[in-house]
Amino acid sequence: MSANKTLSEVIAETSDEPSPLYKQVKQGIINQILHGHWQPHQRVPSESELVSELGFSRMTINRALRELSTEGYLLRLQGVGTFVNEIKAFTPMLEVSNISDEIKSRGHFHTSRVLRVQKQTASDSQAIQFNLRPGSQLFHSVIVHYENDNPVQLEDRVVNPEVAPLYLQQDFTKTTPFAYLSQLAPLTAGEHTVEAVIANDEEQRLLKISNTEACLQILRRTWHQEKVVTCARLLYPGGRYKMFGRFQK
Amino acid sequence: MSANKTLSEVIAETSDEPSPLYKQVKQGIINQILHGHWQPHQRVPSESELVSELGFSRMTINRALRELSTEGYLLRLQGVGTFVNEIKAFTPMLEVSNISDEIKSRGHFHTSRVLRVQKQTASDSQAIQFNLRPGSQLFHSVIVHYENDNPVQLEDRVVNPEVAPLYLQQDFTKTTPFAYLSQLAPLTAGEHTVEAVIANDEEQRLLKISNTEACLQILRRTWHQEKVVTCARLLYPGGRYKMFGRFQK
DNA sequence: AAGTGGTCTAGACCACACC
DNA sequence: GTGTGGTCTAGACCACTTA
Repeated sequence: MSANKTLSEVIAETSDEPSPLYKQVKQGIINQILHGHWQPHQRVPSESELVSELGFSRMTINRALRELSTEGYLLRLQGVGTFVNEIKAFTPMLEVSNISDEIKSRGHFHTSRVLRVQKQTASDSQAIQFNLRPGSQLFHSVIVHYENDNPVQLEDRVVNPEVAPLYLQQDFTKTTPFAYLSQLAPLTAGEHTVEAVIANDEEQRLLKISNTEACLQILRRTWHQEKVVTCARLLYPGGRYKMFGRFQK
Repeated sequence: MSANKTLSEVIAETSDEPSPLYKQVKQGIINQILHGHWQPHQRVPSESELVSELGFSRMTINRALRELSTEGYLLRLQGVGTFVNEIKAFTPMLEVSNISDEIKSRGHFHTSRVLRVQKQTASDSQAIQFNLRPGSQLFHSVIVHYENDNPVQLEDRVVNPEVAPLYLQQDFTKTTPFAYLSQLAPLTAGEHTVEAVIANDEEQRLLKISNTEACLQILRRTWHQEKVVTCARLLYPGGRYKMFGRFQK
């Protein structure tokens, strides 16, 4: 392929089609990393070195390095230097939106059956999850969502009353917990696990599936600022539900 | 809560703890959006307006708006203006990385058994998926991955020979197809579906699971630039595998 | 003290959209 | 033409790390 080349050579080559200088610098650095000429943990030239080497202004160099840093290619430490990061894992996104909107976007109609909306005392593990004192009160809802009268999601959700004190008084046949909580306390962080499980008898009955059908289970915990808003367990019948996601670098 | 306030008032209030000017501008704008004072599709003051209103330089304003744009809060159109974006759907990320690295990072050891590596003729649907002519040749590999001798992934992969002409000659007990293809043609885009399924008899045997165990199935198609690199079907035994993802806005 | 990245400015030229 | 965002510069001051 190609022998080792300096960054300025790489940039000089790739600038057939004119593009902003900071983009040329970014692409040149990405090439050096992808071709293995610059290895992870290795130090990259400092801003002032790149200024003299490439002849661009420091702001231009700075923008290139800063953006590559937020994109995960580089790691910058004030007073220390700039380093090549570990190779990024491929991180496709799974868009998770309001189930009601999702169903409507397919041209179907969404209904829901509220099985439970009540107060309950936090178990020890729940208290830890919510970062609350043991014995605190929590809200708990269980709802089945239907797409054209077919059950597609069993939503078992525990909610932090500090964030949504009026949760129990909502009519969840008209708005979903997701929509209500999103509007009240927009999500700022979250974590979730996705796994395949076999539903128990009651769940099979509620989702109208057999005991040979796999289910997709999502456990999700979401934050607003520093507070845990809600923990949800979402169960989808395998035969009727797929998650789809796209990713673009 | 609070009556409508101008952006400069919001910024003046929140600047108890000093932070960079561009960050103050960003946070002020985010507040205006979250409090609903600035609605989606609504036009945001232009850079020059913000320069006079806030008294910061244009580069500072520009950086704030530019970053909010890449973060999805704003939409910027050259020659037109800057607008508040739709509220972002919650898009947590599912990190998908090299299975071998993943296993090693848990302190376990990874081995693999290569069941098949061969050329085959594309079916009609495969030709469409790869955007190749019907009847084109494709490469096909089937590999079982083990974590401490327990099967954790069945990888059934079809590869575009144009991208990886030497695919059949690789030793996939030493490097994984993911690692080989990543290095050869770094991913630039991808799509995938996640669903829960029951494996067939042969798959159950290979993964050493019973017919009552659910499996997580990921179908993934990845691109390098304009070319489809590979389509993979990844099957995980439900009891031994969970996908975990974090999200931070 | 020297080198690093982090930020900020005042001014400039450009491409683009709209009138 | 006017206003918009997109980019670029030369210089500046600062906070931080390392020696």
